[in-house]
Amino acid sequence: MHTALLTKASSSALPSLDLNIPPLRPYADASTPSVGSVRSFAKDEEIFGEGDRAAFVYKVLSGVVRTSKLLSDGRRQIDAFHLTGDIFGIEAGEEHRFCAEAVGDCMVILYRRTHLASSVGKDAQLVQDMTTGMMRSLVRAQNHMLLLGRKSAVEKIATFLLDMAERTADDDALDLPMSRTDIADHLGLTIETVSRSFTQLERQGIIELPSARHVVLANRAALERLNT
Amino acid sequence: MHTALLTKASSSALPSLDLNIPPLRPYADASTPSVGSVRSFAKDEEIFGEGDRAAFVYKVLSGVVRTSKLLSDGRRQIDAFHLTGDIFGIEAGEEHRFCAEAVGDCMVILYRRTHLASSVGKDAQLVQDMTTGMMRSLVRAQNHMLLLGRKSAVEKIATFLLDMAERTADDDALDLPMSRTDIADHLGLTIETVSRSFTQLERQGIIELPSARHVVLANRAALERLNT
DNA sequence: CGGACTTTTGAAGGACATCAAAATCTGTGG
DNA sequence: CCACAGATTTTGATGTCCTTCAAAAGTCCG
Repeated sequence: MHTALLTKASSSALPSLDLNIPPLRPYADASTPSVGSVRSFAKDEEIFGEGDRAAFVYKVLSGVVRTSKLLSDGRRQIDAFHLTGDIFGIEAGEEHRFCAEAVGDCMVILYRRTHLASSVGKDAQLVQDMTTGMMRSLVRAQNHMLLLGRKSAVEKIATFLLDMAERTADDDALDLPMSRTDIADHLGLTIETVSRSFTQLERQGIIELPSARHVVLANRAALERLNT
Repeated sequence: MHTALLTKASSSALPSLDLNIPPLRPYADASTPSVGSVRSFAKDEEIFGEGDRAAFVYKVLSGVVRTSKLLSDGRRQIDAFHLTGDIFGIEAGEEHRFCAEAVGDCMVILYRRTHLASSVGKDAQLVQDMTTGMMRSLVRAQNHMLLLGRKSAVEKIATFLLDMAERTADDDALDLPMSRTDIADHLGLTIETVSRSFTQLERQGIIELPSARHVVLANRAALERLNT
């Protein structure tokens, strides 16, 4: 029975080697296997801290989560914002190397790591999700290194807006769930520079800012040009 | 036999879920399974280009490889240097999103990707290596984002030196295989700033520079302090 | 309406980039 | 072994993008 399950897993594609990311992000829904437990977090509440024992892997059901690292003097780098359906908190070692916090009120599902490791094959979809999540994190991190290392402030904002739009928006209107401080710590800037870059893009007619957190991509082509 | 191999694999830890990085990096040696073919590359020779079909996964047998991304105007970000034993070129999609070049003369082993995907279980060690390689890349990328986004030039150099020392050196002497240009493009700086930062660390007695590419970590504690 | 928080704007400063040139290293051929 | 040409690295002078410090404007929610 043990071997049978494993054989079944390998007959389609062994999780660890199916490196192809499915074209559509799997939606978080009620049909998610019951191996996980659901928790909700209030705005700015900590989901796990840097150095915490990594007992779970997490998936966002609703809301937005940020994962970040801190230097001893308080400088912060947000490595990613996780939207609905995104998996976060996958770790190689025993402890979390990031902290995770709720950007706004949110719900997440927790999968116990030991459970994952010991009952392989019981939920091939979940295992696939983990691999996909890891691969997706890697791709995002690699693109983000180019942004952090080599792009100007305005280019960073342009890339960020296009990415958020792609992940959340159907049209060219976009609601930013996070503060300027969060954006700054994600892009390696200060809040003032973030604000000034938004203003500059607005003055150039590339975006509209009906309110601070509502962005309209008025000239997507110009944004794409800043993204190259 | 097929199932037997899989069972064997799972008895210790199934590749896709054993996220723990083995404490010691596996050494590249002659006993590496024969499924790969070996190629050598001259200094600065391209191993694969951005956009190339990702037909292989690679492992460094000797020398150093850099993987990098380019912006349209030539700005470059080196995401990682790969030393002996490191795996690189793992992709989620059909094509390489980086280019890979030999930093100096080097040898790499190529594993055909289709071969990996279709003959799973034939080489559990290799499968484990792939997963480990992916996980290791993710960890490195995440640490590097903090460096790129939030560290000063001197802090970047300090972190870089400590990392290289950890990966290559037994004692406090260190031979840098790459140029100042490569270091600059890895750390998001210019060659002039890299050079000035080296000089500053030397003046402070934290490192010694008998020659440009030979570094002695004279005061490791001070370096660690810059690394926090 | 009022107070706290977030965002924007302004002025000044600093860290890193750019431009330029000197110094050093590397390899090759005499 | 030395000379020399090219490449790499270092150093200097200046410029600029982003940060820092400060304050005004806008937003949220009781």
